[in-house]
Amino acid sequence: MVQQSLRERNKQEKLARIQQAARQLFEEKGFEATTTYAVAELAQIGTGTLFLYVKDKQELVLLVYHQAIEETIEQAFVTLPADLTLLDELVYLFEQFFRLYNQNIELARVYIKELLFHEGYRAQASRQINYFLEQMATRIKEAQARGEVAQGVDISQATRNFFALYYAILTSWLSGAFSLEEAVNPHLRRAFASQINGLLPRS
Amino acid sequence: MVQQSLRERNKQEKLARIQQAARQLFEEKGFEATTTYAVAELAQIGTGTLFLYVKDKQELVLLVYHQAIEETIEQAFVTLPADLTLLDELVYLFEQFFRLYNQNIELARVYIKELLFHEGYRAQASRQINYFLEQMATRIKEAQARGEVAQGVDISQATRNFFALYYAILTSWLSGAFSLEEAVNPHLRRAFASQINGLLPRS
DNA sequence: AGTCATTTGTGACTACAATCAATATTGTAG
DNA sequence: CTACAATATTGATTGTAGTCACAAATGACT
Repeated sequence: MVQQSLRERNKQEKLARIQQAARQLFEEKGFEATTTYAVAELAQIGTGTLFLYVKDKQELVLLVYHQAIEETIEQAFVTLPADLTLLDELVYLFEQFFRLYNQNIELARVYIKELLFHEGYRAQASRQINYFLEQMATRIKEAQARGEVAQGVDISQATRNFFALYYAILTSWLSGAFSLEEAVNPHLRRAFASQINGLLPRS
Repeated sequence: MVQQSLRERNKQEKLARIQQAARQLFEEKGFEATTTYAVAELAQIGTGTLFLYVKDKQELVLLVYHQAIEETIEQAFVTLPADLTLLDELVYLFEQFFRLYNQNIELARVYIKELLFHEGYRAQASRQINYFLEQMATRIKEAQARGEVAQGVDISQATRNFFALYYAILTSWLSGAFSLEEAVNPHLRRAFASQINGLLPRS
């Protein structure tokens, strides 16, 4: 049992209430229409207190998604079907994020946008992303072991490339360029296939 | 000579004054510290009038960069050295954008962030991006003609992949992950090389 | 030129994110 | 238990982006 001071416990409870209040209001009324005053009220804290816990209104969205992203990453690997090709594995893994963001596209836009250059949260977010990348790298190494991938390949570079391709398609999709199904199926799959195949002639 | 009404001329002059005023103030004081009131004053218009020309303060940044991006794209292809390998050509082309954004990194961050999901400006911006992608595709086809690239390859898919890789490295760089030189040289080059080489074993 | 309709411009006003000086709560040492 | 320091909380206040009811400018038509 971890010894925890009253202060520590109060702080954690407040943060939890803030996260819960923000989630609820964003769901009900959307990000724009939710005021920080309303979040503070629902979380039963003063308007000023809110900003001791988050740097700005946008950070509330990061707070809301943090948990969901954690769960999505975990579930993605747990439910990953066996015996897929590398391409199918990668498509499956990233598809889970599309499904998460599909639950509330307006909010997902705010999240992706704020995540880009947000100071305070970048550390936490990149911890999650790095964990995901490492897990992916493991899968690619397995594909290498069974001969799907060449020996000399820089795995961590390839991993980052796959993530970059996913990210570009995610943002196009969130901009309304195409449907969820299209995003995953022709677009993500083709982009990954192109990365896997490369451009060189088969000498 | 295009016949132009007085209305049309007034509007264009005002827009030009707004663009100029915004650029000057963003340079001098940065984005945050510049008020829309100050922009309106310098452009010699009412505070309300500003918002007939741009939807919000962020759109001023898009306005400021629009011209610069146009010129950067044009210059990139004009100054592209002859007889480079495909990889060197691509690195050269994208490097020009890094140099543009390097002139004012804070402002570049705002630009890249706002561009993501901005309604009104997406059309204009994607016109520019599509033009750039087409020019790139032409270069890749030339590489294909000289045997650097395999015949069956989906060129427009590959083109979009290169852009996605550039974009990911651009945003990492703007987040302060590494220096300008590092961004272009190890990072962009390696990412592009990985896309060109692919992952498959050379049978 | 004079009348009217349509487009463009204006700045006082509103709403709200974020701040900060004042207050309350919790921890600690005697 | 008391006194005091350290930390956390508060809501009135502020600065500013963006709105809107009204005013001015422009163009079209007779």
